[in-house]
Amino acid sequence: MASARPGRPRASGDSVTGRGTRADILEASAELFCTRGYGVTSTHAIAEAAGIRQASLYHHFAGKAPILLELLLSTVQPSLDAAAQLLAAADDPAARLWALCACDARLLASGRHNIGALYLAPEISAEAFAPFRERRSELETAYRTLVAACGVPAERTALTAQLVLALVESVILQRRRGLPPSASDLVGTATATLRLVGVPSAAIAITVTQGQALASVIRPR
Amino acid sequence: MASARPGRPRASGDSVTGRGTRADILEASAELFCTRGYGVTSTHAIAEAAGIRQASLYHHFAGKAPILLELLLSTVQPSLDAAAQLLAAADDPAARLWALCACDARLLASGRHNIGALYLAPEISAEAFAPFRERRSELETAYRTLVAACGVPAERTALTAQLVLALVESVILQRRRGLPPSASDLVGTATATLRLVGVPSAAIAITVTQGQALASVIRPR
DNA sequence: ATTATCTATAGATCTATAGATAATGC
DNA sequence: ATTATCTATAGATCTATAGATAATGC
Repeated sequence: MASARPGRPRASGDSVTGRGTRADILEASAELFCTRGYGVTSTHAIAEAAGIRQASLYHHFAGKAPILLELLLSTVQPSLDAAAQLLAAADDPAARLWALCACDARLLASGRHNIGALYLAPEISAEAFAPFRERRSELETAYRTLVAACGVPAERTALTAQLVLALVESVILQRRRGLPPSASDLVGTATATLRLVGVPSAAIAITVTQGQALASVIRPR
Repeated sequence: MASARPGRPRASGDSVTGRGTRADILEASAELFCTRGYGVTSTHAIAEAAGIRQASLYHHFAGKAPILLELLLSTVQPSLDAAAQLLAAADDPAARLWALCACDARLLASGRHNIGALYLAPEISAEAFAPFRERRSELETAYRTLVAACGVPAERTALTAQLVLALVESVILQRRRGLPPSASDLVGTATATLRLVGVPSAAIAITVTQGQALASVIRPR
């Protein structure tokens, strides 16, 4: 019995998402930022895709930057949640690393838009996005911690963690090329990271099995 | 005794690069596109950084898009040249793959600007950049060919090649984060790709040595 | 004469604000 | 009364063209 909400009705149609105007704006922005790019997307284009007039957008957001910031933060948060749980677990570090990679790869591969692509925009080095860069940096620390726990020597930890992250984020690039990774590609990607941290070939199958068990526990958050 | 060239002199100063206005424009655009982003960079900003007036830019380029296209093509070309040489060589495929990865990683890590970052802009999916996407696709084919030659099973070739490329291109992301990879990081990155294609641990050191020899032959083009 | 720049500007955006309007809620 | 939208618009860009200008080259 959700009664209609106050306010002048839209000139054209109802909420596109059915979850209100704010959600419409975020959804439309995600699509446009990912496909055309943040810089070239105007507030007018966002409003049109969201089904409202350009000026109405300012009732919900102060401009483009706060929209992108919200999208970025909501994208990195599930990864941080998964990382926190896996850092606290007592299982084999390699299995935990696998689970983190698999969760992140799945997050990047799912969702209606290729939101991970927003990480790659040069615009996020602007001051306005500092809160996102902090969270992102926490995530990198989590990867480094797990990589170190896998027994990678200290002098190679930083580089190896970067390479592991690069494999996970290759999902973003594949999606952008119109080749969304299959479920088995995602497993293959997470498994490839085990080779980087030096898990012996003979141990990989067992580690993946343990990692899958962990990942399925993490999923519901 | 290079005599001055015809044309009205600039209002402010001489060529920034000393290699002429066209080079000034490409240089300024590379810097701005990489740091601020293609979409948000105006022709006025480019001209200012190049030391000319906004309108003068159109004497050399028809707009922003042709500038980006030229930057993209000139970036991918050296990689294609290296790939062609290595595909034709008779050496161990793993050593050739190492050499290709090392050359590309070095290309991405060197140069005054992080030009590889331009690959990541969503704007390059526009029609204007189709010529670049073709070259880029040729490069991916070269990686797939070498990965297959390393003995990776056919059903895993495509994914593995993507992962290898992702490792190489992690150089771009590290540079953007203000952490330019050291020479030993570049070697470590190329070496990590050998683990993905299944080179046994015991054979890696030898393969790297062969790869280094190959890479040093390729370098002069 | 040719060339490369300049100044000036028209027309097209694009952003962000002011104020009107059409709903609900009390 | 409160809310969410609308219309209208000022002011700031931004692009791309027209035409003037100041060099070199013959």
